[in-house]
Amino acid sequence: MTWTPVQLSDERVTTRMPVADRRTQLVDAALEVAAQDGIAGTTVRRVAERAGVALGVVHYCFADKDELFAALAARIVDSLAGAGTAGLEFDTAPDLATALDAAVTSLWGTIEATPGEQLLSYEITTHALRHRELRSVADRQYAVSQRAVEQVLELAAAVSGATWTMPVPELAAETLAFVDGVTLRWLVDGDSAAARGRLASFGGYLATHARRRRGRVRTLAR
Amino acid sequence: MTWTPVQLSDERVTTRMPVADRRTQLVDAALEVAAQDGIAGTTVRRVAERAGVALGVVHYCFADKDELFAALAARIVDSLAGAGTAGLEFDTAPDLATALDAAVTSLWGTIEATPGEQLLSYEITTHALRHRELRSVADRQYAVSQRAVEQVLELAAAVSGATWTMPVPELAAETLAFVDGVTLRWLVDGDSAAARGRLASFGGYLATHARRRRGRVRTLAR
DNA sequence: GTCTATAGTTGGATAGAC
DNA sequence: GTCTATCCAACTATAGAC
Repeated sequence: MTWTPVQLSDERVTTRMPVADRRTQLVDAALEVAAQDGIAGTTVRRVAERAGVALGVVHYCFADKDELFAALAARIVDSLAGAGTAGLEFDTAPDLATALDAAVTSLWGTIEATPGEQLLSYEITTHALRHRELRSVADRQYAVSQRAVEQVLELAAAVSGATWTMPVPELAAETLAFVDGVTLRWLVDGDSAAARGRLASFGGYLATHARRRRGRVRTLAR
Repeated sequence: MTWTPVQLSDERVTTRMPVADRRTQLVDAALEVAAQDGIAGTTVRRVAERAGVALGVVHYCFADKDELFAALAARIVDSLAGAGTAGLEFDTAPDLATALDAAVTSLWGTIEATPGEQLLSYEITTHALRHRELRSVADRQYAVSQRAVEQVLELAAAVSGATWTMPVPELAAETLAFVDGVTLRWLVDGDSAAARGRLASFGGYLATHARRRRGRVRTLAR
C-alpha cells in the first residue's frame, strides 16, 4: 500500500518520486520524530533527515511547516481511531462488568504500548489550542475519540444484555475525560497498576448507569 | 511583598536591582508571556522584553533557559496549590452532596477564569515529560494537586457528617484525573455547561463511596 | 555586582538548477 | 515536475564594559 523507498548504500535516497508518495513518506517520518522527541523537537530539518531527503524537498511537498503539522495531526487522529475500534473482538459476554473489563483491558494494552504516541497526542491538542488555524485539529481529535468510546459503550451493552440509563454521548464524554486524565498521570508516574485500577473503578461507576435488558442476550454479527 | 520597578518615561526600566528581586520580576514576566503564548512562545527574548530589561540580564539571573523554565514551573505549581485550597470558605453543610457541589462550584470558577494558565499547566506537564532534567517538575505538579484534592474531599466529608468508604488518596487520584480530562476538553470545545454537568455527575459517583457518620455533624474551627 | 554589545547556532523559507 | 544550494530571521549564550 505505502510506497517503499529504495534505500541505497549511502544514507540518502536519491530516487525521484511523485509528490503524493513523498507526502506520505514525509508524514511517516514526521510521526516517528514526533513520537520520539515531541512537537518541539519536530523541525522540518529533522523530518527531512529522518526521511533521507534534502531539506527543501519538504518545503516542496508542504507549503510551510504548519501544513506539515496539520497532515501529521490528521494522521495521528486517524491511527487513534483505528486503535480505538480495534480489539473489540468479543461478541458475547455474561454481564456488563465482564464486557467493560474486556474493553478496558484492550484499551489499556494499546495505551501502555505507545507512551510516545499518547504524549504526542496531548502535545498536539495543546499545540492546536495555541494556534487558531489548527482549531479544527483539536475538534476532530475529540470527535473521533468520542465516537470510538460511544461505539465501545454501545457494543459492551449489546453483547451483555444491558441498556444504558443515561445518554450514551454524555456517558462517553465522561469516560473519555477520565481515560485522558488517568493516561496523563500514568505518563508522569508510570504506575500501571494504579491506572488499571482506576479504570476498573470507573467501570463500576458506568455500571450504575445501566440496567439489564429484558429478553435473551443478543449476539452481534460483525 | 514583590518589588515594584520604577517605570520611566521610556519603555526600558534602567534601575539597577539586586539579583534576587530581578529573578522574581523575570519569573512574573515569564508567567505572563507563557499564559498568553504558551511554552513554545516563551523565549528568553520575549521574557526580557516583557520585563523591560535587556536580553543579557535574563542570562545573568538564570544560568540558562532551562533554569528560567524550572523557576517558572515552580511558580505555577505554587500558585496552583494556593488556588486549590482557597475557596473552601464553608464550615458546615447539610449533606455531602451539598458540600461537594460547593467545592465543585468554587473549583470550576477558578478554572474558568484562567484558561491560559490551565492550558499552560498541561504544556508544563508535557514539556517536563520530554526533558528528563525536569522530571521532578511534573512529579511536584501532581503531588501538590493530589494533596489539594485530598484536603477538599476530607473537608467536604467533615463538614457534612460523612465518611469515605474508599481510601481518600485513591478517591482523590480519580477525582484529579476526571477534573484534568474535563478541563482539557473544555479548553477545546468551550462548553462550560457540559463541563459543569460532568463534574456534578462525578460528584454523584463520589457520593456512592461515602456513608453518613454517626453522631452530630462536626463543625470545623479554622 | 549588574548590565550591554556581540558572537554563534539553529531553523524556516526560496530562488533557481536539473 | 522534482530537488539543491543558499539566504535570512530568531534565538541562546557569553565576553567584557561600567
